[in-house]
Amino acid sequence: MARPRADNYEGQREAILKCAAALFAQRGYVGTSMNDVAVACGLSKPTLYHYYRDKDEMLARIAEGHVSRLVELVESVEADSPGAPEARLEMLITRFLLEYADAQDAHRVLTEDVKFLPKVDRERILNKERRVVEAYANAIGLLRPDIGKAGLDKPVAMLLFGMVNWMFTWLKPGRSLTHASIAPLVCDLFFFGLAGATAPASGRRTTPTACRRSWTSAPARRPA
Amino acid sequence: MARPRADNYEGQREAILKCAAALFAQRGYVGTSMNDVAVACGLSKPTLYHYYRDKDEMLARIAEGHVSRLVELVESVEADSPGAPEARLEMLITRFLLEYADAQDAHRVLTEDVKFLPKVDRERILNKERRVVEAYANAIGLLRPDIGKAGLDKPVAMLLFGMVNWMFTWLKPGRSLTHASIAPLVCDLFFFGLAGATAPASGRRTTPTACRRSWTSAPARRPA
DNA sequence: CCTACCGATCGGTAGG
DNA sequence: CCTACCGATCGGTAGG
Repeated sequence: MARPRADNYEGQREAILKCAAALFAQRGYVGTSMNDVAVACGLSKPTLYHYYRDKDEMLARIAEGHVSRLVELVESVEADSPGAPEARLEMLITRFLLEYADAQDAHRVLTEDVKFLPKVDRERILNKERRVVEAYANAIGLLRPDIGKAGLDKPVAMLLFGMVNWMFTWLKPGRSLTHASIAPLVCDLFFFGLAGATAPASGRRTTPTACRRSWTSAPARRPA
Repeated sequence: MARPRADNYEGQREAILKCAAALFAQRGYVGTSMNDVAVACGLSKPTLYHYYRDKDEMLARIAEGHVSRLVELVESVEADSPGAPEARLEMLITRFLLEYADAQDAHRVLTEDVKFLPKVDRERILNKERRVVEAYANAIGLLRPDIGKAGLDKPVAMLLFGMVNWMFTWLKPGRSLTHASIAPLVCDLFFFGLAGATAPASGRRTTPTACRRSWTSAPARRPA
């Protein structure tokens, strides 16, 4: 008889990770026991330890797998569309939203549970996140050099990430509104907002309400 | 000797809550032990239980206290400025950001740890959150009736909350960029974005990239 | 307000 | 002698 050799080892590993991600997202990493994971997977706890060294390794794989796919997305868009920065950023936003739709559990885990990892793993994952933020900040700096020069490209990128990343708290699967269907609205809000935003050094920061143009008038193309 | 009678009971309660909120925000609710809280407060664990029935009560007080202040903010703005919806919404955003600046721990706890509360407490807090969302959605519906009629006023409100609520992940205290100084940028991004956003029923949702106007041209006032 | 504990459950691993 | 697991239980620590 031929030796079966680790049957579907990689398949099992992936199945366990999907399962663990769902539980971590629901009950939190610390609030989920290895026994919970085992039961949900239909496996014994010792079997879990055959596939993963410990609980932390599961967490690290879930978070890093997700952020790695985001980095790949960033790099593929950078490679594919050397052209207009606006089209590139819009493609980035839309692809991110499609990715998020299929990775909601992993995304919540990345957001809320990475803090429980040992420093080495945490830093490795944070560095990949920084890589993603930088890509967005660069695109924003190209669209609005004044904002970039004022050092506000990253803050604006983070505000954009806020719109998109916060969606996991309220956009539930199975409803009519989906990640894909809301993408154009997100892009509209952001691109029109970015085009209209006042330059930081124009002095209006000290008197936020007094200086706003009426929203019913056409937004300024760009300040000064 | 006169009995001191509950000295500074309420003061101690508040001090413990501040302390606990900082720990919960840092290590998570489940990841924080009552002993951690006791040590950080400079109290014994049994003393903690003199001020709070159990760990859940601390969590509930932190989260509900924060969201209650947000509801009060909403109601005070509704009472004070019966006038222009845009000015009211801008005031709401700015006051929220100022509140967030002083309640970053509580805000993180509200965001990440309410799920660990018993259903009764959780629902009570969620209802207050819904009250806040509705106020924002109403203001947005007044500014863009077409978006309101399409049922997108709440989604747009949630996108706005995303920008603002996500800030706790990246805006660290002690830097030059503060909640107050970024408020005008947030308002600009949102109001110009809202003014330019295409109406949902205009058909562009099926072809997101093809239909966008160039961001360099002036945004449309409003669709059709 | 402390030391000393409890019932239970944690993450991880023994023998078979 | 290997990989792939099971039932049972380890030493420590959680909330109370």
